[in-house]
Amino acid sequence: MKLTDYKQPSVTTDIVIFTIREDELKVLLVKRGIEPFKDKWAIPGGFAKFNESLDDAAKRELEEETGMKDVYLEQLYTFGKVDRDPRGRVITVSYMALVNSDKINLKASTDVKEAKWFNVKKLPSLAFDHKEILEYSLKRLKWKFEYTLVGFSLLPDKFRISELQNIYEIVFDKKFDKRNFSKKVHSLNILKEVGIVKDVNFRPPKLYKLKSNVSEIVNII
Amino acid sequence: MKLTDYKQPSVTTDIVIFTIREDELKVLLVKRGIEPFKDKWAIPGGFAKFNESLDDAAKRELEEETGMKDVYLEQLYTFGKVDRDPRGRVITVSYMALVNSDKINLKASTDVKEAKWFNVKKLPSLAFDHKEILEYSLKRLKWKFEYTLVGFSLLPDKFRISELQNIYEIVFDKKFDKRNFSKKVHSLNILKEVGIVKDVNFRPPKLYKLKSNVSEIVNII
DNA sequence: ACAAAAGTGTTGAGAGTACACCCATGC
DNA sequence: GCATGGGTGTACTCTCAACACTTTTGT
Repeated sequence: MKLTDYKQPSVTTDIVIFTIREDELKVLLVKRGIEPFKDKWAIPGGFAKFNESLDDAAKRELEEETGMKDVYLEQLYTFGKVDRDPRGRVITVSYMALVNSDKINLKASTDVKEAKWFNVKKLPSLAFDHKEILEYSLKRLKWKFEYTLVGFSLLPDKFRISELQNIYEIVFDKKFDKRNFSKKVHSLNILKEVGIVKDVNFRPPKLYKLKSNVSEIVNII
Repeated sequence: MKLTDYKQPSVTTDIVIFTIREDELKVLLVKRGIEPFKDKWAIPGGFAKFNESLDDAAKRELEEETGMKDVYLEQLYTFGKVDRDPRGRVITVSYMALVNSDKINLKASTDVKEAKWFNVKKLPSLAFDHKEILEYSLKRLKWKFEYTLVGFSLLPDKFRISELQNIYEIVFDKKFDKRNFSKKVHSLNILKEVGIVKDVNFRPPKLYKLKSNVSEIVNII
């Protein structure tokens, strides 16, 4: 029996790309330029090439959409219902990326008319089962924020405590007490002071970097 | 462009089946009857059929190996390196199952010479990238035990507290204080008393059932 | 002096951990 | 009465949550 004796499903990777802009948690969606679901919004993604790993396929898609490399990227879940794509049997391996949106250059491609950031609380109707994928991603995102240090990947290299707190407040959609937040972060012993902000018309805040040798799993909130 | 214009990877599901026997955490492995890796131990699995969902494929594999249905089954991670299978491009969607091993009837099949339970601390050399898959599964298993109630799926319907504690001690490979363990479990308010054990030559222990309306995420240890 | 955000300490409640003795049964 | 596992309470520590005022800078 050879591999080609089996009629095989097609495999795509879909990348849920999160960022924070305008003090909101946003996700990148693309408007489809082709059928099926032409003109519907969808999570960016595409077919995995035969000779590239799934991780590489996800990285490639991410770079095609945003021009960014070397960002936080994590596999989430593989969606494999038989009828999830009207073109035929397609399974999709979903990934989540966290990007610092300042540097991003959105691109269009042949299959895509338009790409746009959407507030995760104000999503349009989505193609395929992408609503389900997005809901799953949001849960995982919050989990990751609570138990690991991924939050730092949304910040520039040097940041102030208030910027860090702001990101947590946006993702969890609630306010934290700044004394408790600061105390907790400092007690983790993961930050290094690297200067202060200048030219602000208030007390100059300290700037921090994440220490380089920090282990991944830390309960931050 | 049609789906069939893409040369597609093949898709398998592999099921890491855990149980507790002889006071040890064990995993079910099969000895391969065919090439590649003939006579090597491997995680049970197989090709997903074209018209069955990934979850259904995993359930089918599980039933083929163990004869069991309706057990705890969860998708873990999808392994997609280009060279992970010498036969060609194969990606595998891994699943984890937790079974109560009393009822199990191991079966052999055409592709499999032999199936056997292995202590997770004494594993043989494994085919493909199955070592990596198993290590990942073990991490996830421990995580799930810590933060959810999956542990109960390794127990019979009615159980005593000491049996529950025993399972946690085996999975985490450490002892817990029985006063604290009992206090914690009772404080969660997830158990219902359903009788006592008879015919034991010591103080008869109470039997419990998991309450039916219990929500999933509970930090148990 | 005023506006703006930065920075910082104390207290109380609840959860987790350490620890040892008596109880109910069968033989 | 003895062997076996079952069942239970207290004290300490640590973490989390609530809460408000002073500091530093630019204008």
